[in-house]
Amino acid sequence: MSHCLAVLVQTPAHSQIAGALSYRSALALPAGTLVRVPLGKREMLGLVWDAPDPGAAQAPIAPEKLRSLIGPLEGLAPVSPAWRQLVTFAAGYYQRSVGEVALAALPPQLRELSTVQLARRLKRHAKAGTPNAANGVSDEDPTVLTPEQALALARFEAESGPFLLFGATGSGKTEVYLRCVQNLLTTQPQAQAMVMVPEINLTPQLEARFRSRFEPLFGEQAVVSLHSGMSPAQRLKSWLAAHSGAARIVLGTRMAVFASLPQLRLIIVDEEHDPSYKSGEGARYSARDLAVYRGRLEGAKVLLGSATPSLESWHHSRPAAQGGRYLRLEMPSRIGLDAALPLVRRVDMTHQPKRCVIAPPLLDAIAQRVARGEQSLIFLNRRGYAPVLHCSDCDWKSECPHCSAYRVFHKIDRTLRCHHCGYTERVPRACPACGNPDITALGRGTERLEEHLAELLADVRRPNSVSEQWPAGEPVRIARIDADSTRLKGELSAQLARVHAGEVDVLVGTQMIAKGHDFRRITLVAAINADGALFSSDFRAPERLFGLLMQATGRAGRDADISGVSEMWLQTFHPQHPVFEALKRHDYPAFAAGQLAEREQAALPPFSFQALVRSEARTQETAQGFLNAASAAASSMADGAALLQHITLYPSVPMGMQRVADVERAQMLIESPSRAALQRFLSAWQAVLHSTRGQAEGKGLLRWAIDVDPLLI
DNA sequence: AGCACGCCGACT
DNA sequence: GTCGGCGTGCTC
Repeated sequence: MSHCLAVLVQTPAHSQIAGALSYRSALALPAGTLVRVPLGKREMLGLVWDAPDPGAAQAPIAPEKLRSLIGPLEGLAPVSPAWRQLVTFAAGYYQRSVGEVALAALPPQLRELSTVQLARRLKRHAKAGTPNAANGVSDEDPTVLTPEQALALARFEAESGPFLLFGATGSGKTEVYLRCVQNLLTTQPQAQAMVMVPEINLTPQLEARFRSRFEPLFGEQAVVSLHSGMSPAQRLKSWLAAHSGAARIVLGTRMAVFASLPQLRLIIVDEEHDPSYKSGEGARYSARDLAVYRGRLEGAKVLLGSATPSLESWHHSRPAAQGGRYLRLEMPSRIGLDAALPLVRRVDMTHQPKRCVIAPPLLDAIAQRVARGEQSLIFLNRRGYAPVLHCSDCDWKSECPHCSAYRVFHKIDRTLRCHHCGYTERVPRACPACGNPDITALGRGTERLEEHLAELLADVRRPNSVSEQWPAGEPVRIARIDADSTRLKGELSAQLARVHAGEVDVLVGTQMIAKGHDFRRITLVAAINADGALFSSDFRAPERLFGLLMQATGRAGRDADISGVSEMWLQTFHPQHPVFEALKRHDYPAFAAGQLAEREQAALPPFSFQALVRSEARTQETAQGFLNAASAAASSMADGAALLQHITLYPSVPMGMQRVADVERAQMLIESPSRAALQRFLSAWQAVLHSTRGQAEGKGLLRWAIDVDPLLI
């Protein structure tokens, strides 16, 4: 007697194989079993899936055409029904095939490992798996909770959530996370918890804290990490530990939301507003949104935490009487800083000398900090020396030949580099168009700012010098941290160590230094060009700007003894802008209320739902033509009128970055007041997109993809 | 995506 | 006469 099993394999997005394939098997393997199957000439990893509805109108494969599956991966329990439901939901919601989502959610090494290799791995794993180190005593001495922390924790324990922990920077959110996990794991001996962070490389301290708190209590295997920076072997090891139930805590980035955790009871999403939770390729899922969905599926509590929540989550956490679905837990106070938030000072650039980069009052304040032996942090969100080179004779500019962007001048190695495709050339000695030797750098990046600051602060001396060469003190020390200065592995931590050791007076950098690093001795943070996002066409730009600046003010003076004098400086041409008014008062709720009112007025998320179709082709006409053809064909779908009833299809437009690496890109926005209507439309429209690709309009098309709930429009 | 089959230019 | 270019097409 042989059985016919539905099996998922990793099917590429455009392969037409949307569902499971059928295989013959001697064994009646349960759904969730990992198997090896033949596909064409290859042998692949497959996942036994729930048999399709017998009533479904899918043409059955003739029994004699069925191939036999090779066999199950021995020693691995099937993935749980809840995990399969999560994958099914994610595939449907983000418009990808179930096979693609399911197989991408498994560790890559599981796909490559032979049955023999896997058996060996499992054996080693079982040997090490006995929880031995648990001595019941934690290395860490948990501090006494503040009343705010205690209250938040009590409400967390009493209610079912989902929760939004709205806690100021320094209010002790991490301690609340630790207590939530600890309470769960000690009361339920099998339970597992998942903690997600935006970028694990920026928060090794969180991992260290979880390990030192929980490894002594629950054993050395209790805490495992899961993120893309790990080696394939490490990832497989962590995945197996989570899947077997041996790991009690899984700490990871967005990919961890798909980890197999048979006893998942708690999901924590730290910095829930962070855009890194949204995946940018493959299935473009939001790990934060999936975490909330998964919590409901598994009966696990979900705790989202942030000092500047996403407006979506903030809106969801409005009072239940107004329709809120999340429970808001508030911790407004900073621990040990006796309420002294940094003073926010706005410099009105309309009253400063023309074309000045750093306003005299700000320069003065920085110089004073240097003289006092304190540190300053200067933000500029533009790396390189100058964003563009220009010839004043013939108006030549350093355009990238492959992208619709300028190549950035990097003085350090005298190159012109495209930040989009990477195309790099030596800086020409003279204008390539007219031969004029006098080409000038326009604008400023971090390299040039660093150089400029060194000139401006040349006469300032550090205090307490014992050097004979500098009897009045040593010259100022300036350091720069951006993607260029930290390219080499370990370079970032080395630079941060120099800052912490006090070897640096002024630190220049891009937003990468705003995330997660504690600079306890910094008493001045300045944003050189704070206006960047105010009048952007991206409606989420103010939200990101506010979050970034709030985070930056949180960096300043986290040491109690100096917090009284710490300041946040903003250079702006619009000092009265509501974003800055709210920032001055450290008033996120006021900012959010203003933004939400604007969004409601304009029917933007979270008051409407969006999807974006992007297309790529050799020519812009092809890219847009494909989208327009698919858009026009939408009304002729079966049920087209009904499906389109609450849908707005906008005309296709070139993307903001129209051309990257010689590929033209276009996009089309789809909007609906109803999430369900948008879903129904997209599911039906998939087939139209597929068939349009095969027709004349789709000739020459390279790729297309749907992005549901896009962050960048 | 892989990996076929399949039909036209420069080489032993 | 072959080796090999990458243009369509399929994988239970």
